[in-house]
Amino acid sequence: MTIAGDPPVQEPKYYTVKRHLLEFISSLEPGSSVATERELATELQTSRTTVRQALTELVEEGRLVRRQGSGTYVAEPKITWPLYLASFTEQVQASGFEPSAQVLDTQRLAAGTELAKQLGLTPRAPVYKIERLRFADAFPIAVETCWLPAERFPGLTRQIRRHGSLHALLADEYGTAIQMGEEWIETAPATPREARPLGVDVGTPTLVVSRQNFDSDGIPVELGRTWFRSDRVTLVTHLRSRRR
Amino acid sequence: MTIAGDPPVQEPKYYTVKRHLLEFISSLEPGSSVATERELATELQTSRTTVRQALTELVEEGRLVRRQGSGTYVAEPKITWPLYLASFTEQVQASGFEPSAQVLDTQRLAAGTELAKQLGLTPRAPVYKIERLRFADAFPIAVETCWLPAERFPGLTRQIRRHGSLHALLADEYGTAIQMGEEWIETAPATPREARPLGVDVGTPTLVVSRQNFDSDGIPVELGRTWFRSDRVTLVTHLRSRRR
DNA sequence: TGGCAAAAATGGTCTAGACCAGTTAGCGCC
DNA sequence: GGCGCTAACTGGTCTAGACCATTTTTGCCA
Repeated sequence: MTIAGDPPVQEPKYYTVKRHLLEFISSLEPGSSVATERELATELQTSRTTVRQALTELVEEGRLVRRQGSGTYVAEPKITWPLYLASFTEQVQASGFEPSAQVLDTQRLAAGTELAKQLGLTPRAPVYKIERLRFADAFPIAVETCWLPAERFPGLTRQIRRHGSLHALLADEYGTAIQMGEEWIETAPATPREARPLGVDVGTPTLVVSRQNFDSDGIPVELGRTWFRSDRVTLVTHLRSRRR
Repeated sequence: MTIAGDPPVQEPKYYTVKRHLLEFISSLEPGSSVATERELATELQTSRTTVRQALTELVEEGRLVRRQGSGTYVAEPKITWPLYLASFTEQVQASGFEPSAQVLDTQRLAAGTELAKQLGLTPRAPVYKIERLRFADAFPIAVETCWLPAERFPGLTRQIRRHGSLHALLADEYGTAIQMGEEWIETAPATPREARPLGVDVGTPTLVVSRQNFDSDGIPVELGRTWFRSDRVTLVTHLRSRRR
């Protein structure tokens, strides 16, 4: 079998298949369909499982997307996501896309030990939990959960359904400006909870940004956790030396 | 088969296996060994491939590590990696670990179109390319490549082998303080080039931080790209509102 | 010509091996 | 007791299906 030039000695076959595919799809437009798994297995004289492993890596790398029953397609390019303290709405606008959000679920529940610690509350204190799906140009790019103290923001879960921007809502309706924050960045494979609304495979790597935001008095007012499609979003941060 | 309580209706079997394992390993110490794939397949009355899929996801999630020929083990907890403009050395020290680095390769080559554009050079201008493996407490956590203008930093590839910190070296020997930077954050599965020195599986998701650093005159002096083990490192950033 | 149902095609899940590559343990010998 | 070699055990790769779930296409009928 000759694929993508002679393979290096001892290269796994699935990796050879992957290189072959990468070379092929790099000249295709996003949205183009790729040969089916069974076709590739026949063409490349290998098993469907081996082809699937190569495809799975390309999906994880953000190069391909798969849709069950439909086919495999070349993926769309990524959105650059700046890490600075602005609302989702502002950030999507700054990227040149149209922001929107869909409230998936809201709850009022007791904080519990962990949330209480991070929000400066007692474990019995009530908090709002808000789950939203975030869009750029009607394309889902992130699933987000955030928690805020219920007593400080009464009626928040009703209001949020009418407002596009949480940060704007806190400022306008509750007189609370978010001034400082801290964010943690990790990767995690999408569970069904994120995969389904995002339209990605379970297990697809996501960029998970956890944040703790403070008001101008340094009081924590919001916890958040956002799962970004890592195939559609690149995080970017601007830095200045701390020496000065 | 009864695993981890009754599974939800229509849950894939590999996912049931995964939940079972998660429950089990959450009470184990890092470094503990987990039952072998073949044992799990027999215990859970499933195929080894199904067990492998569950394990693969837990590895990607940073919960487990596998070593060919040896076994599967509970993973060590992650290092928090602050995103601010400091050298690797400073950042590892700030996390309470002992930093060290191993130079893997150095080259002097023509910049080419892409590097030239980002470094403000002509494509023919020479640059140094330096590849290093970075350690925290003798544990490899990142593979790094950086490019710097050769004419501005003559002899850099010789000097870097004697210095632990590139940023300190630029400041002390070349009078260049890095004052500003921009970083992009993505995920990518590890290729053999990163996987091998990092001791992870090919395909394991990594956190890739690309950066462009500037001196106090705003001249780009360094490009860098660092592949972090996403199972060992969590990125963190401190934010301030841009409204003020 | 349009709508509906069924068939076909797609990716997803699962099974059961065989064989390869790396590591560890045990045994034998010095 | 230590060293070297071999066997056994581990994860890694590959094959070849079967069957499931979803989507698309095709054919038929009104």
